Amino acid sequence: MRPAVDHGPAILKAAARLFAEKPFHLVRMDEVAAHAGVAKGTIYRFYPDKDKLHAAIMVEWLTGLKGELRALALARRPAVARLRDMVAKMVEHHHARRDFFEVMRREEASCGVLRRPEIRARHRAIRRLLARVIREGQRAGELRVIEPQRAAIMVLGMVLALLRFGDRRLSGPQTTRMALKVFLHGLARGRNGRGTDR
Amino acid sequence: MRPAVDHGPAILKAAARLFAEKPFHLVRMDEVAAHAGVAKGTIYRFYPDKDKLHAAIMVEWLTGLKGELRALALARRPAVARLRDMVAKMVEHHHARRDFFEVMRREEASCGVLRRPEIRARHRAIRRLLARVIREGQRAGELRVIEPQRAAIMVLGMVLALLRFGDRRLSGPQTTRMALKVFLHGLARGRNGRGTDR
Amino acid sequence: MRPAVDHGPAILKAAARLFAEKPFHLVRMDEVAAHAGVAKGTIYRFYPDKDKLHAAIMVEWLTGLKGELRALALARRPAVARLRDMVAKMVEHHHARRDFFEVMRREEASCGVLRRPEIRARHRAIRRLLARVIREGQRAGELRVIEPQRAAIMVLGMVLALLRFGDRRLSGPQTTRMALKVFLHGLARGRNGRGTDR
Amino acid sequence: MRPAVDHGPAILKAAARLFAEKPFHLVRMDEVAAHAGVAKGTIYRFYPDKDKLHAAIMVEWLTGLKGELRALALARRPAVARLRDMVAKMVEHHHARRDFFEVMRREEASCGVLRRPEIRARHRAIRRLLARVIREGQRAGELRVIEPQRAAIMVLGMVLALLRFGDRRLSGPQTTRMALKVFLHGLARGRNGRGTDR
DNA sequence: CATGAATGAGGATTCATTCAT
DNA sequence: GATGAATGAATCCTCATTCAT
Repeated sequence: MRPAVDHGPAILKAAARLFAEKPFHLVRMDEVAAHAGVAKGTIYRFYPDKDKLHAAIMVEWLTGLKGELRALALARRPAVARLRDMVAKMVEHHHARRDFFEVMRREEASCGVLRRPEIRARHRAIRRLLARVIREGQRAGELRVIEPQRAAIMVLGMVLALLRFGDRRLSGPQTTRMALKVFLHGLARGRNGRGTDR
Repeated sequence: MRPAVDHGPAILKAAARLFAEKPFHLVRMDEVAAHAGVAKGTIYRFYPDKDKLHAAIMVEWLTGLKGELRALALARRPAVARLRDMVAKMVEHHHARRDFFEVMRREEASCGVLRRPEIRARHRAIRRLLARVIREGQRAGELRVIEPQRAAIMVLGMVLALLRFGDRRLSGPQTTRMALKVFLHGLARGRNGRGTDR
Repeated sequence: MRPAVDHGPAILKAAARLFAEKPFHLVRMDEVAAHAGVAKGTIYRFYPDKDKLHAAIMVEWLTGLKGELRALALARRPAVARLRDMVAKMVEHHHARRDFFEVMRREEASCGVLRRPEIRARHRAIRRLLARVIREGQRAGELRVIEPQRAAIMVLGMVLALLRFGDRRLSGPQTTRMALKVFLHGLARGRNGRGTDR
Repeated sequence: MRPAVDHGPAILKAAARLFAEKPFHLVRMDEVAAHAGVAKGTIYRFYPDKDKLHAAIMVEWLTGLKGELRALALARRPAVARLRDMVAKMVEHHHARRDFFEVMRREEASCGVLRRPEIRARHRAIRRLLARVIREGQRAGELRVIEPQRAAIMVLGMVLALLRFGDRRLSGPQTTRMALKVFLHGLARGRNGRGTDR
């Protein structure tokens, strides 16, 4: 028998690349195979069909991210600091595995995919981790009180939008800083809702 | 001869409904025709192909929204008030034409579609309108200085995320208020989040 | 829209021809389409898949045959005469629609197909018609008493085998006569095989 | 070195089992290997391809049966007795190696397979053995004169049909007796179909 | 103009067969 | 000899698009 190299990751990577650059229906299994350097049939030994392959990309990404975010969310640090770490981690993940991120971001918007329970659950888990940190920040008096789930949704929305449309010249840390600045302090001048700004 | 009913809108509406509820490749032209109450061939008299039909949904929505936002953006009011109006208008559009909005939101995330110049241009136009109001707010001292394009992206991201994941019990005005609150004032407590903080 | 010619029969005929000449897995849908003079897609408007197309051939044949046999089985004639008519009809059907017959005969042998209830039922119906006539012949004293279902199976087996392997020089009526001769009188010489019989 | 177990028979048996229960194109080589307890590659050391494996089942069966029938056909007994023995042997073979028999019976009906000369020849050999005994019976005055090849075909058809459709409660000897009774004496009542015959 | 039957290119998936270990 | 991972040709079926009526 053959050496038993695990082609799974190579296939996933090739698929992520292609799914990131075009819509699902324009990605051909032939292409994925060619990019992964395996025969078409081999893909099916690892992923039962095109749909599962697509989902696997997101599961892979979300699983990794969730693990890292969990560690950060549970750290013994002030909530705001943890929030910063989490956002930084998301941005970093974006840079490290841009294709996986891209697929996720695209499909996060797509209802079809969120119907998959394995994705939905992981997605929700991430929102919950954020919400939890926000809630703790509120209890500690670090953050103003806004329904935490919704606050989590907003910060996620901001970060993802920035990563998508923010121009390329913006470094990762800059992106993180900018998102947090707005999220934490808002744009308003003046009494900033209260207090003199200085 | 027949009065020649214009089937265009009915087709567009049916298509929006279907594209909103499933991914592009799962929407069948047969289905669209059936939902629109016309024969399949008729669709092609109005939209040259499936892709164009899909794009037309977004063009339609963006065109309408852009027009309304432009009016609000140019109004003689303080920038913050105009911002509020624009966000409110987006939320309202979401409620009024949920399917069109949904298709747009989904595809806004999708690179494939933004390659279409007609969409890309309208999309950018909306970001620019927001950026312009933000810039004016900054000049007027109403808003803190952050690169306005990026600020626009962030507020859009927040609003869209809220509309997508925010729970159903949140009314339109509440959504608007919440998004603006965070966007303008942020979540940080204390002297505007920086200051001495102690 | 197109003239609405019913392509169903042409497709069925072409398919029968091909399924008669080679095993299921060697018949290509392309081939069927070409022989039927339609595009591949058209086949699927009439028969949902290859399997159903295959089954339809047998259903068609059995339905026709069953109808004709029923009429003969219920006629007001002596049982033996009706038996003769029925066998003659089967032989005639074989000659008239040799391909359909061939497919049926082949698949009659195949367990896979008899699992289909629509085929199984028609098949059984034919056996029952024969069995019924045999039973009536037994009651009328025309035929000796043997479990009628089994007798029906045997006469069918004989006829089908003859049609399959009997040489081509044997005409239809000759085939009928020969099968009935053996079925009715057997091959044994002498006192009817045993006893004085009277 | 290894004693080199001969996997051939195990493979053949497993294949017979599967080919007996479903059509050729639904039997997977994987399955055969699994049932035979060998790796897929091993099958190919014994049988060059799927088709040959399939044929080998029938060759195996026919070869064994032919040998036994030949002995019975050449025995120094009255033709009718030999006929009885031969039918009994076929029925017995059916019970002993049901799967092999089943494959044969199925494919006996299938033209595709009879094109194989090795099968065709053995098949014909069996018909000839039967025909030969029948001819001898006719010469000895034990049997009425009917073209012996055709008579052989008919008795085979009857027996196979009975084995296929006859109900399970019928024992082997009962099946033999019933087939021979009909074949030898027919179903007709009265003067054995002729009485004085003149 | 509208229709919807027909088309056939296109693509996902299967599975017999090979061959490096 | 045995293994079973890898291969990729082969084939079913779909569905956007066309066009005769």
